[in-house]
Amino acid sequence: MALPNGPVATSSEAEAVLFDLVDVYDRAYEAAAAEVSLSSAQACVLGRLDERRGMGALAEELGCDASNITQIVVRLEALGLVTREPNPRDRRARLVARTPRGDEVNQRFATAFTFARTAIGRLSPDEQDQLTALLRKALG
Amino acid sequence: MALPNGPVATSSEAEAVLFDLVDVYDRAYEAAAAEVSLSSAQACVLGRLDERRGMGALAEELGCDASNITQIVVRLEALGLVTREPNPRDRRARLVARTPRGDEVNQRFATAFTFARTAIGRLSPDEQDQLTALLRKALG
DNA sequence: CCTGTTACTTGAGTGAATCAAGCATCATTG
DNA sequence: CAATGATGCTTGATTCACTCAAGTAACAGG
Repeated sequence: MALPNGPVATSSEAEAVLFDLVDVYDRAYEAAAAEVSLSSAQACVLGRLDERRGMGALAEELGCDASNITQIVVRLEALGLVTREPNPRDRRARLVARTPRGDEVNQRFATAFTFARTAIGRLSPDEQDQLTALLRKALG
Repeated sequence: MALPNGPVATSSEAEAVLFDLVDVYDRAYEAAAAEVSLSSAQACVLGRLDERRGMGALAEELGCDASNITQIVVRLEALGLVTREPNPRDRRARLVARTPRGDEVNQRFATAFTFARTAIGRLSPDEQDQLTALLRKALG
């Protein structure tokens, strides 16, 4: 997603800031992924492999088709960042796991994605709590 | 972007909520676009045509290549939602404008994209101001 | 076993995005 | 005023994300 998601016609200021936040966040995420030569989707999947897990679990968590995950994982595998081992308990299934290089790249990505950290860091601890509470309420 | 952008390893709660917000926002945007049979990118471009403007202006504002805009606008044109008139002042340039049908679809999209409105609406006016201030500060 | 479900892959198709080239037009300036 | 270069946009080629429909293998229950 290079194109931003909004604004339609921001009626309130809060809405406009919300849009700004989302836009900047998304771009920062993509830029951080690019720094380690990954797409957003690849970085996302790689980041969810702190423990090995099945393709189906990934698809469900990420809310997309299983075949989409297959492709992304195949690419990550080709890059040497993950492995797909057979699941001994179920030979239909595959267990995806990060390789050491995958760990390293994921770590570098996490370091490069400073946006959320930095943004939150601009707030005092009290303000952070306020923000958390407000966003929770807004999210319903 | 069906896959969410995050979380890497959310250290603070505020970061986690931030990620949640971005994820829900992006999905809501895409869903609203889908309701009027548009992609996010198409809805985005359509939404920026309150006045007619050149391709280059769009590309610059949206931070992407001009050829990307060309493609999206071509599709919107094929759907009868925009026109590309020649610019009388500069015959290299084209002026993109929404058609009446484009206006209508854009309006329906804006109505369908309730997320930001609804989220903000869950806050009192005071809270809205607080949130705006906090996000502004966080954005730096 | 047989049946149905599950887990994943494959294939086809669309769209977004980027890059490199190309074309026409404008704008400068020697 | 003609040559030069910059602009504004399009085309073509490629890659990736995404979805849907089908397919294959393996599990699980009767």
